Amino acid sequence: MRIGEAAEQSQLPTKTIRFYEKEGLINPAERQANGYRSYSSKDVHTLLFLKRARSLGFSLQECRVLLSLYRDRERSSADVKRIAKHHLADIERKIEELLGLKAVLGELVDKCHGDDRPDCPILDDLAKAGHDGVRRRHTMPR
Amino acid sequence: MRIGEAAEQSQLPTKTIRFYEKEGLINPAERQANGYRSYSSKDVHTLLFLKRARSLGFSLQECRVLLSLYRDRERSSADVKRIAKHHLADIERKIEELLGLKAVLGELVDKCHGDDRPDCPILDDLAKAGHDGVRRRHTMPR
DNA sequence: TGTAAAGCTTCCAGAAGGTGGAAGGTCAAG
DNA sequence: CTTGACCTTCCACCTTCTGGAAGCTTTACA
Repeated sequence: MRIGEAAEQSQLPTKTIRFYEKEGLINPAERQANGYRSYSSKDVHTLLFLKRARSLGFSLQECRVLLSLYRDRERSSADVKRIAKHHLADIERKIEELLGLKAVLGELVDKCHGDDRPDCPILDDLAKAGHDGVRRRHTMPR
Repeated sequence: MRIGEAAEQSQLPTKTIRFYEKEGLINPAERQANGYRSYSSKDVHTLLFLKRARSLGFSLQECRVLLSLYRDRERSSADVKRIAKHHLADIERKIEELLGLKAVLGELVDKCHGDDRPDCPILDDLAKAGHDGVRRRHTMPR
């Protein structure tokens, strides 16, 4: 089949399929006499694998490794699990970060009356000094 | 002061300060006779505003608007609140998405024994067909 | 005074993961 | 014979910086 049908069957844009080929995630597709790419249902299977892995948030680099493990009959599931755990930790870290943002921002939004007057706790927060960053305090806060 | 000191006081890299200038987030810095950029403590204040807004996850575009509102004495706090609420909703959406990923991935990781044998529920999941995507079901799931 | 290091300038490239568009080849239907 | 749907390649753009190269100025030190 040509790239359009592979795209339809894998539910990936043709652009993305060509991009994955350029990035070496999939083997360069064979070409028909006219230069068109040609795909097998096995290729579609690989594309679906990639689509699922991407939808779980794995990076292209991780996808590359996962695909090679998938194809390796001698693999250890430990290798797969290690990648997944690493990614899971990444996700959990991001969740924590976003929860922190949500808490701060939610409080600011709650405090802002949101009418036509100019005074605004949100801008006050952004403008105020002393958001503790990397710099160490030399005295303990009371 | 020169860009290096502004960078130290704002805790932003000089590269980032120049980038913000190029992007029009801050006014082009005045230049000394030798062409070096010159900053006032007011400029540092603006940089700190940007740093804080960025740390709360506002996009550069949002920062641009927030800064212009900050400088506008005739502003309505409603305008600020609208931006913040929009951003907050965005954060909450991302959290939900990541929680979904965490649930799926966490379950897969738990199911994988992670030893030197090749069979692996994670890869099985990636490879299996039927991850419901955009496509509509024509029959109800039981 | 010479020189080396630090700090400044501009410009270009790359990262991540695609997306959009232009210019042009190919093929089937009407 | 032309139209339209596909296909090809290549380049630019999105976001938010970050790194590096080439070259100028200033500062520090012997």
